[in-house]
Amino acid sequence: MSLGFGILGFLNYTPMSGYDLVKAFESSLAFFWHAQNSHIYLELKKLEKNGFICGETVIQSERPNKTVFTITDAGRKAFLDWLAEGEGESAIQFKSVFLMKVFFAGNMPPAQSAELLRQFQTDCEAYLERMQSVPASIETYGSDKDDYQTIYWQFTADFGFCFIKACIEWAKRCIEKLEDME
Amino acid sequence: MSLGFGILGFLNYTPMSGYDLVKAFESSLAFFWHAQNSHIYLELKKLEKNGFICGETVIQSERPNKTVFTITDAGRKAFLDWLAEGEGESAIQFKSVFLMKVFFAGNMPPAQSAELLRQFQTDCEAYLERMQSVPASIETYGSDKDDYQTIYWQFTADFGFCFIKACIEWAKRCIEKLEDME
DNA sequence: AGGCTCATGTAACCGGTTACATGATTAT
DNA sequence: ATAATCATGTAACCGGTTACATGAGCCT
Repeated sequence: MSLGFGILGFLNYTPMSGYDLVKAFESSLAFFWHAQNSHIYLELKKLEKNGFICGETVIQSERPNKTVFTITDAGRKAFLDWLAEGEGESAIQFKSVFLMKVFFAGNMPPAQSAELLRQFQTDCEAYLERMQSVPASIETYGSDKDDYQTIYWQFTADFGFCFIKACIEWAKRCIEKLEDME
Repeated sequence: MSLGFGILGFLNYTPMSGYDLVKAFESSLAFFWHAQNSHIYLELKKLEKNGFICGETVIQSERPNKTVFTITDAGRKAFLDWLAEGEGESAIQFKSVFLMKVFFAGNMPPAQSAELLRQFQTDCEAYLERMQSVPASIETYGSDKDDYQTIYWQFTADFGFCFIKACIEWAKRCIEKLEDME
């Protein structure tokens, strides 16, 4: 139901179609919540069935018709309740296949595991590069809105930067140690 | 199947029972891969069916009997193949309900969202405290083993430390900004 | 005619969680 | 007795992914 709350969060800003939501997720939450379009459409049906959102068909002449969803009072309440409740320890935990691989990387020769880490480093650097545009786009998108909303978007963007930078530094240290060994 | 590879990784060190594996996951991979015991037993059946592991009943007099699993050649090959293949971009991505909440926290008054972050900070600090014993336990557990294996365990532990510390610093900065606003 | 964006789904599957259930043996 | 550790599962469910499918309208 986590995705459902994400959708409610966006619809709480403004009514949107499924397609709009796909784009919204892609361009903002993607770093810590990647959503498939199929999943979003599925979740929209669930939310409507639960009375949290309400869809209305919009007939368009220049484009295919679409269904625009609006959050209901019940939906807004559910969303705010979810926001208010704490996450507990689960906020810290995350799953990473990559780190599991590193954990067992002693089963590969150092040259090969160094390659794994080098690949990770370059992937992180590429990601960091792409993230450079984020603060600007938050500012432009947020300018016509409540300023208060945007500081939280900046918080999450800031988290992303710190995380990626820490990953890069960590990878460098690991690679260095492996190279010293050879 | 990720859990399956984790199990193969452990069994590649030494044969173990399901119960042993539950403990092994808890005391080492837990930070980035929490495994339910039910899931482990389920996965063991699958792995045996695929011919990757082989179970043998051990009759014990002082404790309940158990089934000890040994990795097969096919299992070892599958494990090493998995290790060797790169992770790609997926290595970076992670899902976080907590960050999604922060993203939408503008829908709460600053006092309430600051509380969310404060809770996160204290949870992180408690976690960091508990992690202090990890390097020592790696050293003692690894001392009778191949030294080469243990450096990778240290790598993952190091990652954990950096990550948690970065989280704490980030939370502090966010809270400060929120307090400045009031 | 062919490719792009807009727009919406379905079906099969899988990885994992939750909750529950059982029972042996050891230690206090 | 009873709590703790050792030991192993089952059933229902859920959140999410993969792969596939369709079609309108726009631009070139």
